[in-house]
Amino acid sequence: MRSPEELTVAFRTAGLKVTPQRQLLFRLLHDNSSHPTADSLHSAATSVMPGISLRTVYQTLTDLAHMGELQSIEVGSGSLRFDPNVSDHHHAVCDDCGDVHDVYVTKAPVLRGLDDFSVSDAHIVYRGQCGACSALVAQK
Amino acid sequence: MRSPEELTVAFRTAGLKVTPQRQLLFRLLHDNSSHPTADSLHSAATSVMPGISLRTVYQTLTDLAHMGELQSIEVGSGSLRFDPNVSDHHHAVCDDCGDVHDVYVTKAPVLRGLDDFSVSDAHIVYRGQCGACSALVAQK
DNA sequence: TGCTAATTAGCAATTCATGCAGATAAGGTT
DNA sequence: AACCTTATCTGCATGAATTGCTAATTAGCA
Repeated sequence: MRSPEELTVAFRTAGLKVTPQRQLLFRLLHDNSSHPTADSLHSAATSVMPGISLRTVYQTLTDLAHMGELQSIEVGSGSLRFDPNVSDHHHAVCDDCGDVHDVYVTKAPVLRGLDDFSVSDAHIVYRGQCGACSALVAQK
Repeated sequence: MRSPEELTVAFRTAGLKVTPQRQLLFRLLHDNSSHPTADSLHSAATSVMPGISLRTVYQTLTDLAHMGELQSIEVGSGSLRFDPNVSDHHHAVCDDCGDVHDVYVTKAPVLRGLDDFSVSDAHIVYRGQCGACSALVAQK
């Protein structure tokens, strides 16, 4: 997603207001590769701005997603995760620690078994063990 | 997943009991490629066995999944879907009608951008428009 | 037939997300 | 700088999907 400054302009242009709550969320999301949930973002926001509502976090995330600044992904953790990286990429989820990593594929896989389906999007979720967790297991 | 008869043996062997409720669900799931939700299965079961509990449906689905007879998938429809096809395959979801189709890929895509992650599983969700829905749009 | 442990049904509880409404504040206008 | 319109915020209620809990029931073996 774009920088907080660019988003400020984009929101005003779209007739949306730029509130302190939104500016905080812009900052918390910018360059954030942790794939946070709405709840974890709310926790982070609360420590800077006590009293900010979880409802506001959801609302702003929805707005950003509609504007294409944010991608929401489902990786089986029970809640939605938000990804400010909107380039064409996929995700690898560690079964041990649950961390989500961005990954890219060299070539889109070719479909088989379905005659007549026009694909507009494909998303791959890899599961396995991340480097940090395999190191932890090895040292035990 | 295996046939109702084979599952009956497997359940008894595992120390689990084979109840009429479970036998019905075995039959409803066998060769079912509609990727039903717990709720749609409960509806189907209710028309045959009025009074069967949604809780029992969930319980049996969980048991079957733990035994590897069933795969549970998430395609962004809000609720889990269950797939008795446990071969290595992926899914294509129609954005118009929501139907889920089994698909196979000729070659697993090669990862890029992650040094140290041992992949144990990869699942691809394709989105787009199925043949039936594109035909519907064309005839309008 | 009887015993025991697994299962069922029904309801409560939980989690994640959205709907709603009154109070508030952004930001263009005067 | 004061004002006005409208979007936004907060808090709470609601909804949807799933799991926890428990008394009553039943499968399946002895």
